[in-house]
Parts: sequence; C-alpha cells; structure tokens
Amino acid sequence: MSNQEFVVLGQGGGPDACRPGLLAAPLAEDQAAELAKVFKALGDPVRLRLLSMIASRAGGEVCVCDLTPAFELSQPTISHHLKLLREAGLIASERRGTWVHYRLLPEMTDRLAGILTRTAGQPLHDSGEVPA
Amino acid sequence: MSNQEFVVLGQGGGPDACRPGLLAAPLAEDQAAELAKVFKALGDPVRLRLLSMIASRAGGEVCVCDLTPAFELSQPTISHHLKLLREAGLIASERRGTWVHYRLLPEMTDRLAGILTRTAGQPLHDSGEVPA
DNA sequence: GGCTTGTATCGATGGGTTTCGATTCAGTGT
DNA sequence: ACACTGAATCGAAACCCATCGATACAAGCC
Repeated sequence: MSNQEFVVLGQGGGPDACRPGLLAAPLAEDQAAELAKVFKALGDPVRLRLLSMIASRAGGEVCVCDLTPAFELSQPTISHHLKLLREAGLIASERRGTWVHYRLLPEMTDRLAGILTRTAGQPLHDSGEVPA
Repeated sequence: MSNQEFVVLGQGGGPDACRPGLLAAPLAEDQAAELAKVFKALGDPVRLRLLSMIASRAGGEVCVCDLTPAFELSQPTISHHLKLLREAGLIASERRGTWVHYRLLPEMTDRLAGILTRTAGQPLHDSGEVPA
C-alpha cells in the first residue's frame, strides 16, 4: 500500500501567519477549521446574494433597509444572515442614525481568492486527462 | 443513481464569456444557488483538508487509501465527504484496479478564485477602514 | 468458486441551521 | 416623556448534515 503520511506543518501561528494556499500544501487542522467557517458563511444562496449586493454597490455601502425587501424572507432572517457574514469577517456594519449600513471587508475575499489560486510554481499535473 | 452532477455555474444561457463575479454585480437567484453548493462543499474542515491533500499532492492524484487514515474518522465518513466534493465539481475520481484515485478539477477552484477577485475596474470605495 | 481487501451505499441518530413570530433595543421626531 | 420606525435578539419548529455501524459492491488472489 502506498500509505504515505501527510506531514502537517506545525504552524499554529497567528491569524496572519504564512499561508501557502489550499492547493500548495495540506492544511493544518486549525487552519482548516478557521477557513471552513468563512466558506460555510458563503455556502448559502441568500448570504451569497447579500454579499454580492453589498460588494457591488456603488459607494461601498448598503443600508439594511435596501437589502431586506429584496428577499421574500422575514426581517429577522435577513438580520441573521447578515450576522453570519459579519462574524465570518466578510462584511462590517455601521449604524448612522436610524439606519445600519453594511460594507464589504475586501481583505477576506482577497484572502479567499488567494487561497484558491494556483501559485505559479504549482504545476498542474492534469496533462491530458481533463474531460473537456 | 450515480448522478455525478457537474455543477455548471453561471450559465444563464451562454458560454462563460461574461462572468462578473461576486463583487461586481448582484448575483441572480439561480446563480447564487449553484455557487452556494460549491461553497457549502468547502464549508467543512474535513473536506477542506481533503481537498488540500488532493490538490497539493505531487503527481496530482491521491489514493483514497492514503486519505482515509489521515483522519480519525470512519471510512464511510471520508467516502461521504469525497462524494460531496465530487458532486460539487471540485474533484474527480478514477478507479485503477483495486484503488480509487482522486484528483483536483482546477477549473472549479480557478472559477471560485475569479469570482472572489476584485476586477481592476472595480475600485474599492475607500472609506474609513477599521473602526479605530 | 471462495477469501480478502478496498471503497461506496444504506439507515439511523445526534447536533446544527434556517426560518419564523414575538419581543427588545436604538434613534428620531412630536 | 411618548410614540413611531428600523434593526437585532430571543425562543421554537422544521429541516439539513456529519457521523457511525452494518452492509453491499469491486477487484485481486488462493
């Protein structure tokens, strides 16, 4: 059996430790747990639409009062989804007077994009077997 | 029953020529639903580690017999997670003799990276960043 | 054919998630 | 102070998911 162990790099460093990305080296357990929280926040169609509405809005900010009526869901439900996105570090909220405004935190989406991007030194291995 | 559903993203009706990404325009409902399936597949620490093990392995393929003992989980559980990653279009499997080998489908991770990447024409609306 | 090993599927279960109505909190205006 | 509106929090109910043991399927070996 080709039972070859996966060496897990013991870098339990802070949240801004060196990140080689998903595709370069096996993820450590704690890194995987931390990342999974963010991806789980993206794993819901309502939250994805909320995030895209916030991120694509000219001016960078959206009032909750504009988001809630865009769905056929109750106000507490939208508030709950926004909370999950906020706890995942994807958005931030600010209250200005009566209304609460949300904005994208691009550091997180940048980080995810980097994690999912092949590095130049990572060859592709799939020479010839890709179906279409 | 073996519906190896290859999730096709953002295909409203044409080839993927215009895919603005999450951050450029609000997602349509069906696009969000399909994208959410893939992110949901990534929203589990075990699946993230499995994917990173598969993606980072030199040669591009990993035998299940190497993946299963790397976790303190039962063999059916690992098989279940691999199935979800496969149905999300992130990996593919091939049986060669006794063993089954998995490999990354880089089109999907590439697509996700693109979706999470700010386009150059999409400025950042710099506002006061961290609430000092 | 039987035996052994590797992998996938099945059925059940405990825990988590989505959603709601009701309530509470925050801010504005009267 | 009171009333009104926008948003968050609080249970609760329906649903989904991760995990397991048991079982079935696949391939090689005796």
